[in-house]
This record gives sequence, C-alpha cells and structure tokens, in this order.
Amino acid sequence: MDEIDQTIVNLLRTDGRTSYAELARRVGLTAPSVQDRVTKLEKSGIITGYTALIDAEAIGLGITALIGIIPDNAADHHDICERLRAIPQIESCYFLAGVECYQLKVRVPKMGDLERLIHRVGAIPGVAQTRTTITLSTKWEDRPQPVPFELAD
Amino acid sequence: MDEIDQTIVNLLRTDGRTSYAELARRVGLTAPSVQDRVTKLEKSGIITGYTALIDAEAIGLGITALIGIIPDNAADHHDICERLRAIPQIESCYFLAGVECYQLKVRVPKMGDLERLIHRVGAIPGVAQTRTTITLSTKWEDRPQPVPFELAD
DNA sequence: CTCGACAAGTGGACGAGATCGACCAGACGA
DNA sequence: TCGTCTGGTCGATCTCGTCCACTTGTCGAG
Repeated sequence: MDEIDQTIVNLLRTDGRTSYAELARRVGLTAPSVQDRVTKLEKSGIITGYTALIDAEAIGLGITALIGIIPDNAADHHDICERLRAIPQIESCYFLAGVECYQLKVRVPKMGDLERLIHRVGAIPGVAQTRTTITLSTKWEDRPQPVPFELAD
Repeated sequence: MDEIDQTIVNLLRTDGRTSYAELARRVGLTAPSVQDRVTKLEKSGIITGYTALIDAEAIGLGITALIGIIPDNAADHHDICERLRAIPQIESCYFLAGVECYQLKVRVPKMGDLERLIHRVGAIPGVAQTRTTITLSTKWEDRPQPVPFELAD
C-alpha cells in the first residue's frame, strides 16, 4: 500500500466505475499495472466491493430509523447477531461499548413497517429493551474520507 | 422505474462495476438500451453515484464512534450543519427526532484523534452537549436491501 | 380507422478499454 | 556474479462502450 495505491483507492471511492485506463492516466502508470494493483487491493481485503449509491427515498425506502438494543444478562450475542442479520431491513449493525450494546440502522417504506420491525427485534431472545429514534433527514451518509498517511500493508 | 430498472439497480448495488454488456445479458436487453436506462436512473437521481467499498481498518481508520449532539436553544441548525460538514472524519450525519438532534458516525485512526474530534464538535456554537459511544465492532454496514415492490417514478 | 408523435429497443460500426503473454529493469540474497 | 522476485512496459486481441439509423408498439387526435 503505497502512495499510488492510496490515490487509486481514493479515485475508486469517488467514482467506483472509473476505468482502469482512466486510473492509469491519473496515477501515471499503464492500464495493466493499475489493474494488477487493484486486483491485489481486492484480494488483500482492502477493497471489499463496489456498489451503486441509491437515493433510498427514490426506491421507496422513505423512512430511516436508528434502533438501540439493550440486552438482558443471559444474552447469547452470537445468536442475536445471526437473528439480526436475517432481517433485511437492517442495513447496518454496530456492536457498541455501552448499555445499548447494538445500534441498528434500518430503512423501511412506511411507519407500519417500522412498527413491525421494532416488534420483531424486540422479540429476539436476549433483547431486553429497544429504543428507536426516527431520522428526520439524512444530512449526508457514507462520505468517503481520503485515505490517510502511513499505512502498514 | 419498472421491474427491469429494479433488477438493474439491484445488480449495480451488488457489484457497481458490472459492465453494461453483462447487465444487458442479465435483464435480456441489449447494451445500448441498458445504458440508456442507467443514464436515466442517474439523471433522475435514483442512482447518485458509485463507490468502492473499503475495509476501514485496512486503511488506518481503526476506530469508529457514534457522536450524539444535544443543541442549545439558540442553535442555528444551518450553521451547525455546515460546520459539521467541514469535518472530514464525519462520514454520516443524521438529523434526529429526539433530545440528541444529530447523530454522527465518525472514523479516526487513533483515540487521540477521536478526543480532538469530540472537542472540535463540542466547540461548535449551538452545541450544548455531546455524547460519544465507541463501536467495538461493525457487524455489517450499508448492506443493500433489494429494491421493493411498486414504485412511483 | 388512419395518421403522426413519442417512447423504448435493436443492430451495426467503430473507437476505446480490458486482458493476456512476453519481455525488461532494479533490488536483494546466496 | 548470478538466479530470482517484484513491479513495470509493450503489443496483440477480444470485449465493451457508444453513437446513429432504423423498427416496433402505444396512444391520442382528427
């Protein structure tokens, strides 16, 4: 992971469909060597994939909410995690240091869907309590910050 | 936005670098017409961009935290928002219904960076209090849920 | 019913990009 | 000094992206 790799990663975060030829021009190499570097970045797990960014509202997911989970003492975290993973509406799941030991980011089309979702999460064994906060607006999301300085490979 | 558009969106969310030719094969159209559809999806704001997914730890952003902001009564939200936007470490910013009216997701290399960041956010005029939670692990993040049913265009 | 307009696809042509193998240069250790 | 390894270039070839002309189907107006 040298400076050129960082530039490539930054370019691909800005536009994930940039062609190898274009990347090559930007970093001053040829297309095959850039392709080689990108392949290595993918294999080593630094680049984990590519995705199109979608306006959630435009595809009918107009409601975003954050759900905090307070577990009970007997909670089997591995089990909770698997059950959460099975719920497609949960887009992100963080394990936190605090009383609310999980936070979920969920997206649903309608309020009714959110209500059902909360009940479903609350019914998972080991979940003592949930606390839901509706997001009124998403100011921004998943903004890529440039890859920083010195990195171990 | 018909069924074919939905398939295209789902395919591009799964792999944002899928070629038009490949998309065309998957949906049973020719490449030019798929390209035409994708262009329209981009212009209409449904697809807002493409990005490479990066393992944050691998690029030196080993620490993720959630910061809640409690504003004071005199808070100028537009100003707060702009000042938050100027901080690159804030990857996401949600405006919430609740006492904590913003939640930030931030990523930094080291604890010291997080401390500085918290001070910087706390110093913004209109911010009465902040509450930071460290994430111990990210179970998953930004998992695309398939585009659902009936959609207005 | 016919006509024209429009939206959405198709097919072909051509330039650009992706990809592969062969080759090259510098770094490094035996 | 000599292999060997890494990371690069170059050129050939195949695929892809993109433009344009043409076709088809739908629909409302006359």
